Amino acid sequence: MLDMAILGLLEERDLHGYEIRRQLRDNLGILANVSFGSIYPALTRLEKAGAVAATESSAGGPGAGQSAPVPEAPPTGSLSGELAVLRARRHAPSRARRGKKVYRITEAGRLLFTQLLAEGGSIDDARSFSLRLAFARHLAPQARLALLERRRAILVQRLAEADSSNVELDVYARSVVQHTADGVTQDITWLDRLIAAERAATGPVPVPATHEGDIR
Amino acid sequence: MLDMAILGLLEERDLHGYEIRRQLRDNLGILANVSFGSIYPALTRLEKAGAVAATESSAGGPGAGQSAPVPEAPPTGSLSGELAVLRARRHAPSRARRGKKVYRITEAGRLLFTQLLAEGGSIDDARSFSLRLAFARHLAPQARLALLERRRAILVQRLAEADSSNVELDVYARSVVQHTADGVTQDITWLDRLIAAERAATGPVPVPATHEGDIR
DNA sequence: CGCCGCTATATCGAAACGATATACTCAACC
DNA sequence: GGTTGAGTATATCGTTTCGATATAGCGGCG
Repeated sequence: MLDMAILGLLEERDLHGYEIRRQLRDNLGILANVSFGSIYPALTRLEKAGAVAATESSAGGPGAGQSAPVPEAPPTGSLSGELAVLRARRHAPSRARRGKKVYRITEAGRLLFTQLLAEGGSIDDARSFSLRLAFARHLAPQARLALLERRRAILVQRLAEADSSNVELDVYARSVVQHTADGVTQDITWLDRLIAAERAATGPVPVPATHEGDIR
Repeated sequence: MLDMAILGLLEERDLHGYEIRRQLRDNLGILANVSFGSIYPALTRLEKAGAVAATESSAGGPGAGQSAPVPEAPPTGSLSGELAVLRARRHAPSRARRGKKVYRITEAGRLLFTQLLAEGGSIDDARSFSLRLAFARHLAPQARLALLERRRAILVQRLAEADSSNVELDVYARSVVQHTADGVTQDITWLDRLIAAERAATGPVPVPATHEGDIR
């Protein structure tokens, strides 16, 4: 789950652990403030699996006049790339600090990423699903649609199971349960909007029905 | 986190692992379908800590297929009884159902429960908080209020940090982030309702202001 | 000058999960 | 009437994630 997110970030540019965490925090905000205790093991894991490759830049003493090993894709020439580098540097002075391990995604890693995005891992918890959706631009349109609908189905089922039996609970428990259910309902509405948008974009080909019996 | 929930259930009646899971699932529905891989270790943990006591009962009667696994078996303490149970388990060819381990909360457990409910554990993730709130009836009114306000403060802060920087993200990532933020906003609204209700119930004593400075 | 705060990597133990194994009971189906 | 499947029940395994903690260089602030 984290693996997928990391690979997703590395698809765009090379990064080291600390930066990965920051990107996750800054971009996805509330959704993903992942601890270092998850990131570094994940990177080791991925490296061992050959999905990423590390470039150790052991910027030794202050004498090491090396240009900053700040993540940069050398000869891009792309303006957006340049901007990205500058943005990344914003917080990071050009001094070489503690040896950074800059990670680069490999071919195997790209393959793994695609797999993880499409089939792998659970869609069950909101965290996993949202992370996955956040990288959905790397997915083929129909795979994207499938992802959304798979999630929708799960939520609908959960909701159905939930309100079938809401027995005697006190005020607090009931409130919690109700609020949670409301949240799920809104998630479904949200997914419906996304699905509609997706269908409109992909192609207005109305696949022959047989899609009833889910929400009440 | 699970410990608290288990103790909370055991406050009301003695239960065995399977039943604990069912109660959690049935009562709190979506919120808590906990895996056995969490429950049994948790029970062992609690037993080792002296918070619960197990009464091994090797079943018998098929009577009452319903819940309420009354601690029918006497609190033996008899060695021969223990051995009999073990022997029955080893060779146990015929009748006896798989032995149920019915758990009962101890005095120490009640103390621990109160502690966990009031101070212990994180309020950070929705799961933990909701579980805690679900058992809030066991809390003193002011502790309840404190819990709600603590959670509210966290969410408000999260939200503030979140929308300070929502830079260039593609449609999918943006949608996820936005939807998550919306969810948090609604959580806050929900908490506000609860807090208001709580204040109204506890005592309409309007403590002379000086309670500002939380939302921006 | 010392200390704080930021950058940066790493490791540890605990918690929770999902999968899997085991074992018994009961009802349904063919 | 015998197999099959679903439900009850406990337990363990490996994996992932978390939070806390350790280490360490560096810049700036008072």
